[in-house]
Amino acid sequence: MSVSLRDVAKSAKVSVGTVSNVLNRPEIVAEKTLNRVRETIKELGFVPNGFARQLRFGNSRTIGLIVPDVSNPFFTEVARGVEDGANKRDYAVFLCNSDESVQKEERYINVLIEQQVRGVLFSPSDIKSNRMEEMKGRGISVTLLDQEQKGNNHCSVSVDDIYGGRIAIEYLSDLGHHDIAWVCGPESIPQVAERGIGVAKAAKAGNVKIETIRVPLMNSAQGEEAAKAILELPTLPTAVFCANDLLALGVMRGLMAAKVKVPDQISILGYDDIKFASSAAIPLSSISQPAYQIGVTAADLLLSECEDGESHQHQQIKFQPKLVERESTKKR
Amino acid sequence: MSVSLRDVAKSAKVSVGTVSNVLNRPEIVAEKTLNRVRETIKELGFVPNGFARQLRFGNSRTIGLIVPDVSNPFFTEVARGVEDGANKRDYAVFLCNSDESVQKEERYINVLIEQQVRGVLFSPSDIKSNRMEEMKGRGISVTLLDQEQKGNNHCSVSVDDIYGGRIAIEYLSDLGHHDIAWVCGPESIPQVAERGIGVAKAAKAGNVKIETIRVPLMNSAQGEEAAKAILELPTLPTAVFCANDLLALGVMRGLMAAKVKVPDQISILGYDDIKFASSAAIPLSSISQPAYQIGVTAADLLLSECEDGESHQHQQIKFQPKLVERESTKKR
DNA sequence: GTGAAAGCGCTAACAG
DNA sequence: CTGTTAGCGCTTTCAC
Repeated sequence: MSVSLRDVAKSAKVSVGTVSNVLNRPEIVAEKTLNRVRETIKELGFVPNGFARQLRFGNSRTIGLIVPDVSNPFFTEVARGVEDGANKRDYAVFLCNSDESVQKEERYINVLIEQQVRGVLFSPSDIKSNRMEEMKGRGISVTLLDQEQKGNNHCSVSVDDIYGGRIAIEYLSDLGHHDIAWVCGPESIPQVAERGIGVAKAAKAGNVKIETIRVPLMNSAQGEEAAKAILELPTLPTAVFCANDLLALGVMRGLMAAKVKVPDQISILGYDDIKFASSAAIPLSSISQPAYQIGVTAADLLLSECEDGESHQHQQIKFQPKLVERESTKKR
Repeated sequence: MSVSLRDVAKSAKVSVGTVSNVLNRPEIVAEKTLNRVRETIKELGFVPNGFARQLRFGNSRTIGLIVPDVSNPFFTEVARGVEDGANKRDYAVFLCNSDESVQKEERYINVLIEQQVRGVLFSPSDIKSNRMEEMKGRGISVTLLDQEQKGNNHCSVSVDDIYGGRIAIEYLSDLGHHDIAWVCGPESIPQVAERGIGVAKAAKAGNVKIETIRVPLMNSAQGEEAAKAILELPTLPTAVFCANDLLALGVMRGLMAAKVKVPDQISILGYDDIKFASSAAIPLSSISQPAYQIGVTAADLLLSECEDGESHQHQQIKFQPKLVERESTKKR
């Protein structure tokens, strides 16, 4: 089936050791032999068997990426960044969608351990680091994605979600909104919880009334559901802040379907600033996160941890989100 | 570092063979031993080393997915489908973004061969099957993604792009548009070329004048560029058909920035029907492709080829795109 | 500068 | 039913 190092050796009339040397320390083999062996390698189309190599080395050139859902635009961009960062260093990446299910996460972690990945970029749906410690114990580096690590056991690359929630409410409040609906997902998602903290903080400071609407999933269908809930509120809020753009887009659709004027009657503010925020029916104001950059940075950090070994210092990198003002928000 | 089968054996006071049997053929080992061994496995947190296993078996439980760019929404959905399809059968997937660069493709193919993937889902930027034949020669199944395979060497899952191009122009022509700009990417991309064939065919049949605007990349920035080109045309077309939604969104933005009324002055029709087409500034009419379904189907097909071996019959599955009418297109 | 051989962790064939 | 062992393809001493 596949041509092995031994085949090359036989064909080039050298020993396997020499062929291996040609591959890994070409400088120590005689020029003549080198060329001859390289010739035969090309001829036979030999590609080393990664398993065997990695079995020997004890580690691979692969990493795992566990995200809730790549088709969530924020994570799409993150994934793209991760892939670029990994590729630059010649690593391949396993894509894992957890769908925010702890069970799927568990399964994937097992798969990744089996595949002996060098490290994993992990955006856990739930905070429970036992599996992370386990991976670490197995020599697999873990860096947290989009979530800060308390303690200092791992690297993390995240966005300051508390700050994000805060500036959102401050902005709306400055615009004159003092009755705001906060549409968010399950509190078990740390980012959501933190944005919520920021929201609460700013609300308190700014004397803003917050109506919390919690939905189980953060997609646009759930946003439409949230819109219904908003319309049934005893008093209609003058602004809606959503935990992500998908929700916001759904809310917008739902509100507009009910003939509510956006932003005249209700302002809508999203979070993530996905590519399409600007091409929404009403271009969506949003809190922007540097998703691609987060991905690249995370991959970089993870791989330098993998390669530095002991000397590595864990880092907590935190990006600052910022407001992007478009047409879905308006002064009251 | 890592606990091996041998450690388990020693700890449970059985031989390595027995532990292996517990893992792979539990039915042949005595209940008592079984339980004891399983206990120790859990205790020690043993996870088999995939490399060793795969080295032995000669094949892995991984597949590769090579797409131009996951952050292209069509491929995002495809990727999600692939991942689900693979996961269902307990396969892990390597994500590879080629950026439509043959060179990057080549590199990735090498990586995937080294990782001994079982199969690859490939959306080549350029039609050149030598690498595909090579992979096949190495026992790696290849199924083409979003591109039909002539001959019958591989499976393929694609969309009938000629048909898609045709119905687009027929639709616009029925709406009364006889002067249409066709905004497309490089002809080296087969899907683009085929949509173009459909366009030309329908144009000829329907007596429609087509102005082709070719851009190097199919993203929305290039769409804005295309909009400029359209505005400089000696006579302004009454409709624009774009090779994908990203381009269409860009064109829309560019046209609207120049105060052109969409759809009153110019109708815009996209291709792909991405999630956000409906939340564009003017909800975008588009030719819809079942991207997620394509991904799932492709993974399924690939993996059944991998697992059936000789008895496998190559299949060419072709999905039919369909028109989704929204507000960016209008009767003349 | 090159070859021979041990061994990475696992499975499967064969003895017991 | 369980233990022993060869060998998957590769790297890496250690002799030559």
